[in-house]
Amino acid sequence: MVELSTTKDGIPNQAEASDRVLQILSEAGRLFATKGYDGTSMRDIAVACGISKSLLYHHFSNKDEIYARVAVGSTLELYLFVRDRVPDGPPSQKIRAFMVATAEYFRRYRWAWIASTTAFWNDPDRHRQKERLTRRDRFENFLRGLIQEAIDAGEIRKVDVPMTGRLILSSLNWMHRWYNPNKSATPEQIADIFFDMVFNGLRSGDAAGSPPAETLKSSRRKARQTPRS
Amino acid sequence: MVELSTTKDGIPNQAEASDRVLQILSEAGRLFATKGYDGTSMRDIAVACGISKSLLYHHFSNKDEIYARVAVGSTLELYLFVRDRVPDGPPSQKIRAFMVATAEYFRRYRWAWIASTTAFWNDPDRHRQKERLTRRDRFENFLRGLIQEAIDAGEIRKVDVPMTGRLILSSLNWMHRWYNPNKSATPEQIADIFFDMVFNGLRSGDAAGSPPAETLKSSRRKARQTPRS
DNA sequence: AGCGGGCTTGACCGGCCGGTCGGTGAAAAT
DNA sequence: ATTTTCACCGACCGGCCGGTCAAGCCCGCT
Repeated sequence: MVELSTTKDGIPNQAEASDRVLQILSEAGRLFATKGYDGTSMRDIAVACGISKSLLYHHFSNKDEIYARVAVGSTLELYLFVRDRVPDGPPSQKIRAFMVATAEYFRRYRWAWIASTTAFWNDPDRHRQKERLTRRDRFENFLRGLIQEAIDAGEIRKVDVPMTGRLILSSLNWMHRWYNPNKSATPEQIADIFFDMVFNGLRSGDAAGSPPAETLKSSRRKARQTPRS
Repeated sequence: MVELSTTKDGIPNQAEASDRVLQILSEAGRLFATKGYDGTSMRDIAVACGISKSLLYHHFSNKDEIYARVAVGSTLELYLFVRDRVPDGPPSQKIRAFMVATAEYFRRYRWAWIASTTAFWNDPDRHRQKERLTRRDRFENFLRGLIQEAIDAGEIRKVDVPMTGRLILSSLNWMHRWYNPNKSATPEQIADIFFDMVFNGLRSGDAAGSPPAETLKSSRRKARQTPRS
């Protein structure tokens, strides 16, 4: 038996992989996410796993394949993951569920998520880049559909749909830069707060909509100590 | 006279630098922004400038110094740039001015902005990382102060101030990933739209606040064709 | 006991990396 | 007229990069 890594952060959709492969993907994901693709050498990955560099090439054909398994494997089913968590109901609540589900995906597959969204946002591999954009489009179109639904239902005003989608995705996509898993709210709670702010607006005056389903407990703390954006 | 680069994208705060140095900084910024720090070699920069690699070392002591001039030089005065463009008036309008000014900075110093916010978000140089965090804190604290002002003035409801700041900065910080300078709205217009959405909210029902000062002209286009987030 | 085969290794490769060095030619200073 | 200065270059360096390879180790099977 091999002694495995301490950080078994999830890499999605790797059902039939061996422990060793899962360990490599996990460590590689963490390294890609923190140091970038070019900043992570095969030696780095090998050392992090406590194995020889050659063994990496026994399980994977090259560095790119490791990255592909981490990144593509992670974004592969984001759309399905989120879609399955958006229940029937008022369109606005579907948007909220969309945001919370995306946040849950971020929490569960954090390193893979960061690795896939930061390294290679200009991917030199044309085919892979095209494939990623296709998936991203499908994901974003799904959100735009929900927004359009909410407009048609009269729940939200006639805003610019693509721009609204970008605002919502911005709030989720930027989260990895300031989120600290050891502090305060979970990603799902944060997504819920963001939905409340965007849906109901910051402006005071009218009774400002329903409060978030679950509000975070410790929102009172010194501004100095909270993580930055 | 030397034949200079075609893309003279701004690198701020380089007043007394020679043409050649400005050219190097400009090309390096563009490369760092598109291919990352590790993905950009000194040879790449030299070739992009049409000069020899040695000449880079004549003008700069090493690769890190080039990056520092690009990144630190750009974030150096973001706070001052924005502060000077936030006029007296209702706090909510100061927040809007904050967002529009940040967007203007992004438009003017696009590559430098991207290079400084993407490459090295985990900077191995501890001192420089600390300095950047300090500047980032000052910038973010300024925004939090404006939000608190707006709450105290009763213009916006009692939201979580740090979280609200993160939402606003997310919308601005993520913009470089989908903004296309050849299409539709300027960054300033986008910031204005985002402010409207966040301030007034998406929810319909009440007459939804004042429209943005300048609304973009061509918001009607096929969803397929608009850039993604 | 013998054996096949997957897991694992260390030594090694060509190439690109950031960085150095001695030198050149032309303008500026003396 | 000579020296100094300075932008600029080609050749080169040690080291790390991604990747290869032949060989050992260890296991269950016969």
